[in-house]
Amino acid sequence: MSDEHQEKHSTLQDIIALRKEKVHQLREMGVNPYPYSFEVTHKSQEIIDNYESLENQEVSVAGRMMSIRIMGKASFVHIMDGKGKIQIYLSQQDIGEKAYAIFKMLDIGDFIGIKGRVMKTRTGEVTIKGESMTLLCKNIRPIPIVKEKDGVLHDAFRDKELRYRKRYLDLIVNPDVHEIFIKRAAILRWTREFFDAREYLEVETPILQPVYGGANARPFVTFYNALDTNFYLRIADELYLKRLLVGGFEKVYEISKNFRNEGIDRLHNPEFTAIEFYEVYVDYEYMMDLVEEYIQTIAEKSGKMTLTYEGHMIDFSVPFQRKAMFDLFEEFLGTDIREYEIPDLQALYKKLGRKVDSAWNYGQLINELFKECVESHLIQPTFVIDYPKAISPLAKIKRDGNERLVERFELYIAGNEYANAFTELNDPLDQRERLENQAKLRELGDLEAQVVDEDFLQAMETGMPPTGGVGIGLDRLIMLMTEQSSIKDVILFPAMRPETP
RNA sequence: GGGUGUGUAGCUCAGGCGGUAGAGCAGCGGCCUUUUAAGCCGUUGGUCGAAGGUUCGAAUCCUUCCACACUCACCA
Repeated sequence: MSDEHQEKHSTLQDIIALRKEKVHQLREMGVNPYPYSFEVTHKSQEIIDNYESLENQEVSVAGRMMSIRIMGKASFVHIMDGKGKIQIYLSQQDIGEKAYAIFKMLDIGDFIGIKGRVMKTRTGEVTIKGESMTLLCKNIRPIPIVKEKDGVLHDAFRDKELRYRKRYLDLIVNPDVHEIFIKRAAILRWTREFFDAREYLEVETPILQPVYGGANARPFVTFYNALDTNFYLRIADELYLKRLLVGGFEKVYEISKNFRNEGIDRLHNPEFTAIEFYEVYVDYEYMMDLVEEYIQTIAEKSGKMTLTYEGHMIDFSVPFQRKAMFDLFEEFLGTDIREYEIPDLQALYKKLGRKVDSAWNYGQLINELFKECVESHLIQPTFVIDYPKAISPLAKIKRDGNERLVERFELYIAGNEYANAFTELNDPLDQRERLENQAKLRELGDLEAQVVDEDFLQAMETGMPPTGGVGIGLDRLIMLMTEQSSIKDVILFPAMRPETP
């Protein structure tokens, strides 16, 4: 900058205006603020890790400037690349007067490329002694400045709303956030490896569905102009995966984004990622073994065979417990409610001093009771098995002849549900009856009851072999493995109310 | 939807017995060739979430609204 008058403002808008002016000035000086490419030979972390062999070698690095310390004719900056940070030393003597003048026009947040030689400063920090500097991207909108000393962050960027709304800033400034999403990607990769290795076929089924099904939830509705009809964003992919088994595939899985038009909280995001997998000729016992193996594989690869989650020590290394739902009721209620009907359950609610909605059906009463009285006790990985038929319209009746129960399990860890699975119902007559019962519940006001999918029923009539099937909430599994207590912290762009200025 | 809390400069936060705002960092102008929360001197910057109300006077008190966080409910 020349003999310009002193700028007197520093609101955000002023800073942006000033930086736009710098872009203009740089262009006039023959510097392209937005060039096309830059040759990188090393990542920051590689240089730090391999200092001995790289000392005094020429390297070329690129990254975003995260701090600048100008001391007259020499300066230190830290740049951050995808693998970490490294310090750069730049002096007017080494890079020349013009380049140094350009450097002094730059700001924290700019991307630069550096060619130079690896050295250590007198305090021992691995540093690149720059021999040339290239501006790679001029920042216009300033980033939060976070400083750190002895591992303690100062002025950390912690405002959760801003972090979620402006995730790119969160990622720039909070390196541990990077780690979570790298771990997320790894877990998804290990998941695919696990099923691919077992000859499961990865498939993709419709996200826009003319009839939604496969779970109890309210959907998002959208209007399809060309077909002049409503479509639904899927709440689950179950009914489509089963059609594929009818079609002759024997093992399929899909990692599916599902959408449920419900509340947002620590454990729920309206769009979330689940895996469902189905294998023919096996039952829920087999699937329990497979799920256990899967969870243990992910835990092992994550280096978390034991971990602390929500204050609980969780141990994945021992065999998971398997407990029947009504045994658990007996254990935690002290009452055998196997034969209870609606009035008995209502009486029990009263006795327990719990609020009860007189409109609740059997399934709702059982679900509530389980959530209230049992769930929070299930800390170590536990398969809850043998659910009432009334709350499991897609599961097969117990083979022992007990018509009230189905072959179903859910996996609980740290009081939360992680998996839901059945010996899949493949009797087309029974399936039709159960979905029709669900439809009746809908008419009675249960907005989450399932709807009848006629094409699905026709597929069942065509014949689906005996099958075991499982759904697992992957976001929650990722939360567990990264020890995060909010689903928002494992979803890059969690759902937020749109900003209204 | 209920409860609790938060919302003040770009970021992190003070202030809050009512007298229309402060700090650090960032920014801007200087000095500075091994610094690292660099330092030193100087300096700009705010419709105190929004709208009403009480008052001579509101960031501060009251009401409503908005957003977010935590939590309960809902959601297997």
